Amino acid sequence: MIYIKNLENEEYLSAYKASLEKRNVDPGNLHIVLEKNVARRKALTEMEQKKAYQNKVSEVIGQKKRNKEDASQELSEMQAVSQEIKALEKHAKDAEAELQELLIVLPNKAHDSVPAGKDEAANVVLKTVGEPKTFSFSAKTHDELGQSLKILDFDRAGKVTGARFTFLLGTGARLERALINFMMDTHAQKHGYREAIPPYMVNAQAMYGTGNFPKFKEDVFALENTPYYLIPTAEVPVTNYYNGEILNEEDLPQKFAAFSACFRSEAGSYGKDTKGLIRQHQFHKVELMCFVHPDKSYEEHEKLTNHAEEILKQLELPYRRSLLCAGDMSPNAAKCFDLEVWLPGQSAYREISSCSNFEDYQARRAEIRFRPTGGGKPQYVHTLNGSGLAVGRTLVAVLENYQQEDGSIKIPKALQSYMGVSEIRPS
RNA sequence: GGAGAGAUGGCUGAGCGGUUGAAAGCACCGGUCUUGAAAACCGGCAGCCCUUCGCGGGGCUCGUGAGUUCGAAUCUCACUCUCUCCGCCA
Repeated sequence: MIYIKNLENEEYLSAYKASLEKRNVDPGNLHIVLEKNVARRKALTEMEQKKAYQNKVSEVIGQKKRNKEDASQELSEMQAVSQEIKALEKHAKDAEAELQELLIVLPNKAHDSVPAGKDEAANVVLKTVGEPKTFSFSAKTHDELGQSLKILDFDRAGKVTGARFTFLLGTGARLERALINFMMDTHAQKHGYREAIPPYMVNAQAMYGTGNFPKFKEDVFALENTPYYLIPTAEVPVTNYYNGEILNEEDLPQKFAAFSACFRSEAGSYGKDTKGLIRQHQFHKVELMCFVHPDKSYEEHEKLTNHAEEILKQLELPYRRSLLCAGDMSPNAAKCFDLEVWLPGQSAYREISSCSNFEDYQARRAEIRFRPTGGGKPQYVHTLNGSGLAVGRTLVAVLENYQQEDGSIKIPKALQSYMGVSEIRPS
């Protein structure tokens, strides 16, 4: 959430307007926000003045009663005042709610280093690692490979559930597990993250905390007859782990590597990636998430992205890192790198990780602060997260990049100890 | 599913409807003493919002929301969560 007081600062306001422009968002109702804020303040002050008077007289009444004096005059006056306060209170509350409603949908201010642009065409490729793989035969897609190896079964998943689900079977299921363990071990043991397996359902408050609500409500699954939602990413439960808390500065940074299933409705993507594992309603992901000191967040953002890249390097998969333009990144983010893996089946780079710095945007919504060492007012932490990696898409990348002419799959060296075999052959 | 108990500051834990934003202890910070440390003693120590250049002033917050009252941590109702016992169950 954007801090309303920042918007009252001329310099910040114009920078924020420029950021909206970079995101290709209409800054049209920004002036309404400012007006509402003035109205809110006025209503609040009015109410508080009345209350101050009430408190004062109430104290007098208390004193008189204790001294067994007559307070009937004050009492009858206060009856009226009490009614007035009720009206003023409602007024102030409404003004506050109106402002909140506008404020909660304002996007984060993009970092200066983020390029302007409205969609992926304006993203900037920062580096490319490895060469796109070429084959002496015609490369198959992962769903062709998976079905002929009998490790992916989309048809039966369609029967049991519906479109965009799959059964992973045999060595395919084993490969998924191997990838999960490889990623979790790497992050926990080499990169110093704390392992976590969060709840796969959260309440609405958690969704607001990360900024998934109210804007992206239609993207998640709501569970009927409960106040719960299936998580679209472990980012939601893990970011809210410290919801409403004040941490100690010396406890920062707090780094989590969270494994979870993720559930996305994929509303609005009908017809996109309908084949294969690329866009499923349910997939596994290892999510890296950090609570960091504001002064360190860009440094840590770089580190976190490197940690995600490390998985791709270990698996020897060709990939590239892009800096997203303002319009292509999520409204919550101040800056975002995408990692895109090369998929021979599509002859294209596809997103496999998205590493974002949210600065204090989520921390304000979720009220996550830290107390500076040696005292002082609590400050908001910065939050970061990034996939490390999306497991299903990694499995796709392994199948497609390690396919052999006979349709078998070689297992990447880094995974062999987790798999117990060095290749997947038709059974 | 049935029965009961509870939720207060960083933690433990008091709290008759009216100087209780909240006793006390612990933790923490500063000081005295000490060669240094410990102990002891003294002092400080919640967050948010409005207002002020600043000193300061004001309001709100005792799980959440509503209600009663001139006035609620304290009374009423609803909800949430935690714990104990019984039943059922992976």
